[in-house]
Amino acid sequence: MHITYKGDYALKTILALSLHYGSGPTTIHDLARRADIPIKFLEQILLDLKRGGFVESRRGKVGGYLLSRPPQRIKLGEVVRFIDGEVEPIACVDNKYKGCKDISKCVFRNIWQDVARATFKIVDNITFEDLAKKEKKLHTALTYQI
Amino acid sequence: MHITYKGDYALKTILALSLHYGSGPTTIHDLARRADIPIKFLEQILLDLKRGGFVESRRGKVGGYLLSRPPQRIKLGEVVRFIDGEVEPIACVDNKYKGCKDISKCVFRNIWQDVARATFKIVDNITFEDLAKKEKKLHTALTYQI
DNA sequence: TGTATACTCTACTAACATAATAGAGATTAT
DNA sequence: ATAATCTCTATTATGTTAGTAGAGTATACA
Repeated sequence: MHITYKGDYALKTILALSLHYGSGPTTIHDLARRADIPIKFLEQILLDLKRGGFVESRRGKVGGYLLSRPPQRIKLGEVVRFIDGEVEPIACVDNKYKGCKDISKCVFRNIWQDVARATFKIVDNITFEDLAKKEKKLHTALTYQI
Repeated sequence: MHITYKGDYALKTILALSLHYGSGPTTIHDLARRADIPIKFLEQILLDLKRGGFVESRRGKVGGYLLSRPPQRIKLGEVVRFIDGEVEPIACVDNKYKGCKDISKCVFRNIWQDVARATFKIVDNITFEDLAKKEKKLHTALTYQI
């Protein structure tokens, strides 16, 4: 798994929309400013996220973006896979993979599968509701500290 | 973590040399044929592995490559990091990282650190001696099966 | 001392991915 | 009407990957 800038931006955007879930659309301008993302790059990312079924958009004056599902139904792993591709450290882990002559007796493949499983266990068990809660808690903790 | 072809080839080569440890050098021709690696590409990889202190070489007629340390002292993670770079899914996990404005209150960073720790636990606890043993076992099991 | 066999080193390249930027167009509330 | 907003396609600079090419150096041994 490698998280690119695009992936990082996508996740931060979905988190921002999760925190705002239920209170109307958020503009791209707002999203870009809050997570420090180049606006024209974010445009493309949001179009991708729309195609992936993660967000919806409203055009015109009071337009913006919103989640197309509640945060508890969006898993971290889903977004990562959609934007940055497979989570496995190497393609041969996939059962459909044909491209290595003796895949059945490869000691490395078993290890990469272990790594993949450990990663799945993390990213496929965290929803954006969980993340939003953590974010709120972290924010109030920091505010209190000041 | 992403294992490239180069990394995959490097690991397979170190494993082959581990299986041969203690019985003189193995030629690049042999290593390339056994793991199905383009020989000119493997040349470069072996030079890298030399610079990394993993292998030594002997030139001339009875030349070839050998491990510069016993297999039980070479960990999987060492080779992966040397050839394919850091194992973390994103650079911000590193404590030295400066490049994100509010890194201290980032919910994602904590998760990427969890992923990194889970990966370390696997790749930093496996030596090439372990791998060689598994390889031998797997091979005899398959031979027996036939 | 010649030569076959091996490793060494630098340069080059095609294809692809990443991280944007540019600019014209379509929609909608007021 | 028009300002604010999203939409879509094209382009680009930079870097990475997975090699290929070719000339050079060292060594065992007859």
